[in-house]
Amino acid sequence: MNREQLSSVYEKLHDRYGWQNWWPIVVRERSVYLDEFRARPRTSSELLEIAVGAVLTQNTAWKNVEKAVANLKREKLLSLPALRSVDTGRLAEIITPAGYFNQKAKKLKALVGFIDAKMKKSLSGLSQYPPDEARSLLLDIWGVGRETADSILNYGLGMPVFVVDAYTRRIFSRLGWIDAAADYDELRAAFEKALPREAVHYQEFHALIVRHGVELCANKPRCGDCPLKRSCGHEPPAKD
DNA sequence: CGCCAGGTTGTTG
DNA sequence: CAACAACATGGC
Repeated sequence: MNREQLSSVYEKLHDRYGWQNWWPIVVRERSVYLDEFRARPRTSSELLEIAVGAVLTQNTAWKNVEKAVANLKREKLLSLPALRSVDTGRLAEIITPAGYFNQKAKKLKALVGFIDAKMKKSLSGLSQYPPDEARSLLLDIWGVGRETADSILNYGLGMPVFVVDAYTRRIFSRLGWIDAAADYDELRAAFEKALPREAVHYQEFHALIVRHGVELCANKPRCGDCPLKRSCGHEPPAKD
């Protein structure tokens, strides 16, 4: 899987689906100096919302996460002080639509505990560390695994960390470029090596991968309309 | 109605 | 260390 191959997939997906601008609160501004978009730094509360969303979306449809986040906002619970003081049982009720609500309520509490203990005021404190150190701090939080940590680093903190997920494994193993069972960090390294080291590209590429995995390269793929079919070794289903 | 979502942790052989 | 179970709602 080399740089040209990957860039070509990125371009084709982008041509098909356009800018994803994942996480609505991730605002992009035109750089005055460069002819490309750059992500501006997030505020502390935006960062918290991204981290909360990253936990809530674990193995869960984003639609359900949106409901849970809307509930949190309606109940004025999407802030550090509010999450700190809310009862775990009540938190679980509020986030019910996201599924695994007991687990996730505990995870959100663990996240807040980490911020209080290690970050003083906000996750923004992580930006003073290099990505690998920030990552290892996040991974010590109960309920934060590799994909969740990387989502926070990339989408929240704008770090050049590529997020690997189930769609990434499915799409690129169907292309025949990776082993679907490969280790997470191995895959992450491969993608980071083959892509321009720009956080915003990592953000868009990952979002495009998810979009493609949902719409076409699904469990039951619709290969007929796929923008990648020319380079894909995957056998299309009989009835397409 | 059955399948599966923008995974992680805990347990077991 | 790999395999497997547990965690759970809601959209299509």
